Amino acid sequence: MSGRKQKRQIRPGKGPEPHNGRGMSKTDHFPDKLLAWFAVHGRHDLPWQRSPNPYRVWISEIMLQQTQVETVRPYFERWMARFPDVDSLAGAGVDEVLHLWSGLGYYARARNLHRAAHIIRDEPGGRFPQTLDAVMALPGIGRSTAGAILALSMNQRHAILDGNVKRVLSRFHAVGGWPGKKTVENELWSLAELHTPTHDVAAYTQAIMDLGATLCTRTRPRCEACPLRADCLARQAGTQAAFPARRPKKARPLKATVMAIFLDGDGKVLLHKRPPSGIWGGLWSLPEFSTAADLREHLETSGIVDPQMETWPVMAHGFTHYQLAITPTVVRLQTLSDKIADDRAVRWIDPSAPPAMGLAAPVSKLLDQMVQASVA
DNA sequence: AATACGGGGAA
DNA sequence: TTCCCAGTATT
Repeated sequence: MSGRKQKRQIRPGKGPEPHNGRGMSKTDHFPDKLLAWFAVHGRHDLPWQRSPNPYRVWISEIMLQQTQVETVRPYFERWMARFPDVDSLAGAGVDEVLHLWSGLGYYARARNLHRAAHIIRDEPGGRFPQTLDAVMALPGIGRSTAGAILALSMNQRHAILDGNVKRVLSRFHAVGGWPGKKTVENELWSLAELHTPTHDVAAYTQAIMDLGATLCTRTRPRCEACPLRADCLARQAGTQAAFPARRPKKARPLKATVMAIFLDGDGKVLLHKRPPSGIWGGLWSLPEFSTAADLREHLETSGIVDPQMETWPVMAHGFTHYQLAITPTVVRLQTLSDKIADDRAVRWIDPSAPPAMGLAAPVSKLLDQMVQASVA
């Protein structure tokens, strides 16, 4: 990348220029107003705010990436009781680390904490790294988390840009475009740096996160209580709901599957338990085949002769990442010997009285349809 | 049911 | 570099 002549005229979305709009005057009142508000209304009693050393802040930030404050609190306390510092974490087995994490999900993050603890301990000096680049070099820590750790625990001047801050800044400056886009994210980073004060960085960092978490919320922001309301461009235009722009919904790839509804003579339906990971992990579902031909082949292989099959209209099911077209196919098994025995992973259930088991959503729908069809 | 979340790894 | 994904909570 040699030619970087295009400075920064990339302004996705519309709205006034952020840098000379209101709220970006020569003296920036943004941090002062925020700090004054924080002194009165901010949270000052969170567990990780007591002796906020880099280790404690680090652990709290990773936990808070995925879980809200009240849920994190007990996890954090248990963690600190068992792993009060980097050495105790590095000295533990990964299984115990995962055990203390269990319930929080995203286990890769716990593994990264463990790996990073080893790296820090084995560093010459064995101290927590003190520069942004060195902190970012640790697994599981990116720019925002690194900035938060150094700002909150050492009052170093670094900007942060977590989800709360993105929301506050994109509203305040009416920055359009989805923050997941690199150009938009860069714009927000430069605004975050512009507002970050040279004094009280730790308080400021907590303040802007608190504002996003308590007032400048995704839905129904409480603008009337916001210390920044006078200069907030979104507030002035009444367009708070438009920021930050949502991820553009991309055309999701279409996948197709055949779900077999095996019906025995008693009107019971065959379900099987899905593997613990992947789509519908651990839930009960109908047997799936990629095509109707596959289903027929499977039946032949199983020695089921001349099965009575009935294809239902395609049912669409939307996932975050793709669209699934389900072709339900009823297969009536004719003889008792066709019936597959119950098993830990296979069960015959009465569709009109499904037992308390985790069912994939479209499976519940299909079972309902079964009942409707048999009544009609 | 759709979406947000920060970072890692794939493309 | 950019895109896509994970696993849960929230709306």
